[in-house]
Amino acid sequence: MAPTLRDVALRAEVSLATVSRVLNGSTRVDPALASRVRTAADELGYRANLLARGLRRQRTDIVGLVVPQVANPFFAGLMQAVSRHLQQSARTVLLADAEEDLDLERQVITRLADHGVDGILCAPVSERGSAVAAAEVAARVPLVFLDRSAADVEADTASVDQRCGIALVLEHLAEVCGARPSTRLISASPVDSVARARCEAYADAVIEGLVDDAAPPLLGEFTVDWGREAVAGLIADGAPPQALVCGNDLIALGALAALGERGVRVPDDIVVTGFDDVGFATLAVPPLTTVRQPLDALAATATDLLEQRMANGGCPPRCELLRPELIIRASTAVTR
Amino acid sequence: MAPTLRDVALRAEVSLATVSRVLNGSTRVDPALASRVRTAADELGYRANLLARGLRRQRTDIVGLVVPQVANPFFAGLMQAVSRHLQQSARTVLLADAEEDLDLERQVITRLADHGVDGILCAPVSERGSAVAAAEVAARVPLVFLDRSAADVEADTASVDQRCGIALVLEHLAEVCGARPSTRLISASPVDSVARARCEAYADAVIEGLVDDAAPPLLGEFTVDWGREAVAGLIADGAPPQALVCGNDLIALGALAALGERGVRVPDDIVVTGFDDVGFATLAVPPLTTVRQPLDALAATATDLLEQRMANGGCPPRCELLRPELIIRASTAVTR
DNA sequence: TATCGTCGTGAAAAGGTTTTCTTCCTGTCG
DNA sequence: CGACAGGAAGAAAACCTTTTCACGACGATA
Repeated sequence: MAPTLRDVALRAEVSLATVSRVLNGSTRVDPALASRVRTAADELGYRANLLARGLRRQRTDIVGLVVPQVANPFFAGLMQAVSRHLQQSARTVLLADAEEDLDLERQVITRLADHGVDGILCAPVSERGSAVAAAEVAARVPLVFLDRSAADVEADTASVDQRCGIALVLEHLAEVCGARPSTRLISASPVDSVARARCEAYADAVIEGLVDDAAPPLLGEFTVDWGREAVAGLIADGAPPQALVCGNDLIALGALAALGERGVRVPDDIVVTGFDDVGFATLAVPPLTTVRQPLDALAATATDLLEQRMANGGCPPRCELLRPELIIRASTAVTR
Repeated sequence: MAPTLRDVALRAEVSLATVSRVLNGSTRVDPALASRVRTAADELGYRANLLARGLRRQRTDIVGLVVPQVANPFFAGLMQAVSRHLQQSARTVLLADAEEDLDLERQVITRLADHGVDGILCAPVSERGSAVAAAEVAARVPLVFLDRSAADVEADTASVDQRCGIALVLEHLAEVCGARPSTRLISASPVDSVARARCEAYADAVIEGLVDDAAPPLLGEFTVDWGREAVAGLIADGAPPQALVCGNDLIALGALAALGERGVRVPDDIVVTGFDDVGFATLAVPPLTTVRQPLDALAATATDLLEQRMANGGCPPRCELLRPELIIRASTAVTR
């Protein structure tokens, strides 16, 4: 049904090879023939079959982007940033959502490889759980970790210095609340590399005595609901700390809502911080102090790493670490 | 490099055809051969080349999903719902983001078609602007409009009854604010079909005298920033209405923030409604009264329509209209 | 003028599958 | 005991491009 190269060749009365050459501009061809080909192609509404092209060229100009959860605005933002960067290098982006599900992630990522993508950018769902799937795929296709990474997989990584981010938060808290403020961490179980890094950084800071937290961290998921739930438990137990350090903005937003419902005033009664600086952080009441991840730089770095990997596969994997930035808003604006 | 069907055939000492048959289970083959093939395939780590398969079969089992903006949580949710439904029919979903950009949308959607997707679900950026691209693609590939639609394009459509949604809102306002309350619409320019439908429904309700709104609607974009800006202007002009009817939740969230910053109390001083019921609507202060779109039903309907279209192409296009639901929260909880 | 190099074009192979068609073998029925 | 039906496996075509290779013509140089 759809016109093929052959149809164009027939109509323009040239060979298939010539049509291909005209349309791809690979070699010089007689201008007269060229224009004949072009009009023929236009008249037929010819469109190259990308499957056939990919098969022949062994290259599709597609890169896949796998995120753990589109519904998380941080990843939605990341997707957008990455898409933008890849568009510039004339590549098609294939977005894929793992929905925080290991099986689905494996399916999705191997499927991408099977479809012959030239490279994959991946923020794995779990540091350990995603490792085998990631390793398998990385053996077939250039793969770069983005934001999160998987354990024991030799691959380039572009991520943000979580330790630095946590340090920025805690130093800020020490500043506004006084030395060694009592704090509590509400975050996600350290299944993914980012959650782990944040937990560890926080734990280390506690050991170093930067803040005071005798209680164990409250670990659930990176969701609004978990933020709500954690705060509900915390308030029910009584004796809340001076500051709530939330593992990401979603948790913080949930926490703020739960505190508000219970009549606990922020920042007067308790101070709250987030992590990521998603768009809604400014809308929270009060607006959320948080750590902004350099989305654009992250995307740029990851795509750069991937481009280089696709160009010359041999070189040893590199890890790029970007510095985040503290964004101070009203949720920590105590007046002492 | 990657092992091919040929390699498997060589190792199992059978023909290519047999390997293909075993791996696809299309015909009965001798169990002994079958197991030889299977072990050979396993040992080599064989993976079918989906490009080649698609080329030969003229079918890829992929459907594309094009949304106008992933960063809009409504569409993020829609993507998730659709993905889930399509996964069940053993299809791969290709997510694509048009970033509210007509050129990009055209590129993305034609690229999907070029890649041989079996069908496309699309929420077009603009009712008129997307029409030509949509029509072109619809001529090549089964296409179903989802949520939004494009003008004068013959295609199945699964959408939500916006008129009904607006009616629910306005009736509710009349109930809580008294008959013919003074209202003002803040929404997006009627570029896309949904924005237009909401505007028209509102305008009609004004004409019918359900609410009282002499001033022209404030039309910008479906964004938080526009909500903020519109309220800023509104307050600066003085004489705000009793109720703000926002075209979607993002606008409403922006409006709530702006009102809060200016010390205008919601719902006491002014009442605010949204549309979509995105996750963050419950987190707003106060929680937002809004119209919930039946995301799951929408996804189910759209995928059904697409499946049928892909099965028997001939039948005339159908339009399915789903009913939304009013979710009443504190932003309209006036006590009179 | 003869030869070499260059440039532009067509023929054909290759890329990896699926599927039709052919062939061969076995088993059954007449 | 022979012929035919039926099932299973292999050979080859087809899907649509790109790209290598070969070929012929032309211009330039010796």
